[in-house]
Amino acid sequence: MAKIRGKKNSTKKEVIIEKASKLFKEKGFGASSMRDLAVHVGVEAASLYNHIQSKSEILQAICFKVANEFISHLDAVEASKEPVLKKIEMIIRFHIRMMMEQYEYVYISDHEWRHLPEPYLSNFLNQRRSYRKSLADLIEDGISKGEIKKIEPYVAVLIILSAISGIESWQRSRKQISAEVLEENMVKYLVEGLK
Amino acid sequence: MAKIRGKKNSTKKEVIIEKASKLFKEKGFGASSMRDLAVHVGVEAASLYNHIQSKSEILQAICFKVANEFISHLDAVEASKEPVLKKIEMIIRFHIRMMMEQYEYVYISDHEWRHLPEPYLSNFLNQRRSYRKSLADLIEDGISKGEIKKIEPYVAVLIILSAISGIESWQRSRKQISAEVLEENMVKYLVEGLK
DNA sequence: AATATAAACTAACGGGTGTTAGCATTGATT
DNA sequence: AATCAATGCTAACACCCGTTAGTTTATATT
Repeated sequence: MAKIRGKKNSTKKEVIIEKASKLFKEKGFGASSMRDLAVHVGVEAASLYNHIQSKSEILQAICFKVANEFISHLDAVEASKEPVLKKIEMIIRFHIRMMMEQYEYVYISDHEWRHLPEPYLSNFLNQRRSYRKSLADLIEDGISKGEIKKIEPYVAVLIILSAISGIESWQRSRKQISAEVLEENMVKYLVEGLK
Repeated sequence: MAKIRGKKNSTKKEVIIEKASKLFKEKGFGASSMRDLAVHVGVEAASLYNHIQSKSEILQAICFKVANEFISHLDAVEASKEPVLKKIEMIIRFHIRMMMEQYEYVYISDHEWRHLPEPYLSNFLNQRRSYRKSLADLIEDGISKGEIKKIEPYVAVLIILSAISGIESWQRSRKQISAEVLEENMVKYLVEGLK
C-alpha cells in the first residue's frame, strides 16, 4: 500500500500541492487530471481526497499563497523610507526572485487563475487590480517628485509586471545566461526605462 | 436546419476558426469543447467535422497564422535600410498592433501553444526561438553600432516581447486609456530603455 | 492484544469529451 | 424534374473526468 511522503515537516496536503504545482505548470490546470496527479504523488486518485477538498482547492491554495506574498512585500516596501525609484527597484527584484524561487506557483497564478471558481476568482482579480493600482500610485508619486519621467503609470506597471512574467521563457530555456545576469539586466532596462 | 454563415467571402472553415478564436481566448483551449464551439457557430458539434479535420487543427491554424505574420514582418524590417533603433521601434509597433487587431489569435498563440500536437509543437517552438534569435541579433547589431546601450540582447528581447504580451491585461480592462496612448507610452518606455 | 484513528484502496457515479458513421435536408447542376 | 454535391442532423462510440461511498490496511494509542 502506497504512502504519501514529502519533505521533512510537510503535511500530506502540502506535498500534494507541491506536486500539483509542477504538474499544472507543465501541462496546464485543465489538462492535468487528478489521476495524473495521483501518479506523481504515489497513491490512487481517490486517496487525494483524504487530504484535500477538491482539485479546485489546490488551485486556490497556489494562487492565494502567491498573491499574499506579493501583497505582504508591497506593504513592507510602501512602509519603507526609500526614494520612489529605489522602491520600484525593490519591487522589481522581488518579482524576479519569486519567478526564480517559486516559479511554478507564480506561473500557475499568472496563467491559470481563470479556472478559479467564484467567489475566489473575483476576490483574486480584485487583489491583483488593487496591487497594480498601488504600483501605479507609486509611479505617479515618483513622477510628481521628478524621479520618474512622464509616463502613463498604468502602462509602466503593465510593462514591468508583464516583462517579469516573461522569465517563464528563461525558465523553459537552457539558461545560457545566469539568474544573476538576467536579474541585473532586467533591473537595468526596467528602472532606466523610467528615468 | 442550421447553416454556417459568416462575413462575406469567408469559407465555413474560416468562420469556425474565427468563432473558435474568441471561445478559446475566453475559456482556454482545454476548457472549450467542440459542443461549446458548435453553439457559437450555430450547428451541431458533429457538423463541424464537415469543414475541419479536428479540434487540434483549429489551434494549428491560429498559431501558425500568427507566427507567419510576425515572421513576414520581421523579414521586411530586416530588409529595410533604417537605423537599428528605428527597426526595433517598427517591430515593437507591429507587435502592439497585432495585439490590438488580432488579439484573440495572438493571445491563443501565446498561451495555448502547448496543446499543439507533434510535430507542430516542435515546429512552432523552433519558429519562435528563431524569431527571438533574430531580434537578439538585431539588438547585438545596435549595441555594436552604439545605438543601443550595453545590455544582454536575450534579456532585452525577453522584456520587449513579454511586455507587449501584457497588453492582454489592457484588453480585458475597461480601457480607460486609449490604444494610441498605450502604444506611445509602451514605445517610449521600451525604446528609451534601450538607449 | 485490543481498539481507535488515519489513510489507502476499489468500485462506481454522473457527467463530459472528440470524433465517426450513416441518414436527411438543402442547394446546385444538368 | 432528376441527379449530384454539400452540409446539417442524429446516434453512438470509446474514453476520460472529478469525486463519493464503503471497505481494507496501516499506524497509533491504550
